[in-house]
Amino acid sequence: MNMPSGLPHPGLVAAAAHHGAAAAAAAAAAGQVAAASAAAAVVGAAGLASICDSDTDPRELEAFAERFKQRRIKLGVTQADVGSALANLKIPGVGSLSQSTICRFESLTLSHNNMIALKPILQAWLEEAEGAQREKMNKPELFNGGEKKRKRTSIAAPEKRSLEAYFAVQPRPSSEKIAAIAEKLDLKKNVVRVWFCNQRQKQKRMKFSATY
DNA sequence: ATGCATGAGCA
DNA sequence: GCTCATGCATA
Repeated sequence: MNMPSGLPHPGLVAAAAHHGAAAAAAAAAAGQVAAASAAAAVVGAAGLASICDSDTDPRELEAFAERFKQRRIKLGVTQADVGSALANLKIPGVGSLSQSTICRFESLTLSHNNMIALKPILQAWLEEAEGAQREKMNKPELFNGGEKKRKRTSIAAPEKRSLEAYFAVQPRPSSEKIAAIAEKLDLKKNVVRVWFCNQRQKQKRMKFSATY
């Protein structure tokens, strides 16, 4: 129905840079997590059970996400605003994020690890924003005009139901299976492959995770 | 708010 | 070729 091939646009390049930055932040966060766990283990062995791992506690994350959203709204700031404002925070290795990501953080539709990595960053932004609440909002619209727009494939309901049925019995079909499914549903093989990837990723999101 | 997609990194 | 973090486009 369209040609979703990746075109090297400035936007994508910028996105790639952000990916690297976020990855670094995630790695740093992971380090903190490991340290926290170790500390908790030591404390536990010492005798007193503590809540040092609160940063990884799904309940704490959920509570924070909720508080974050309420306070963000109280500040009269949109999800998109938060995303771009993060860059102004000047945290090493942390750039801007999209409205999508902020939305997903608030609704816990990110992986547990992703939530843990983003929490300190958003927390920093929140404190900063509330601290400087009396300043005036600057909203410089620096947008370019016109690269080709990406088109989004739309999988019809019947096909989607079939894919879900296949996924139920085999979440990780081989290339051959994917090719067969693609042909039966008259979809591009790559579309089917990506659909399965996204479906698996969806299963791992906090909201659907059975790990708690 | 969410569907389909990209790209880095790993095996 | 997958996972994972992330985003554009759109309902």
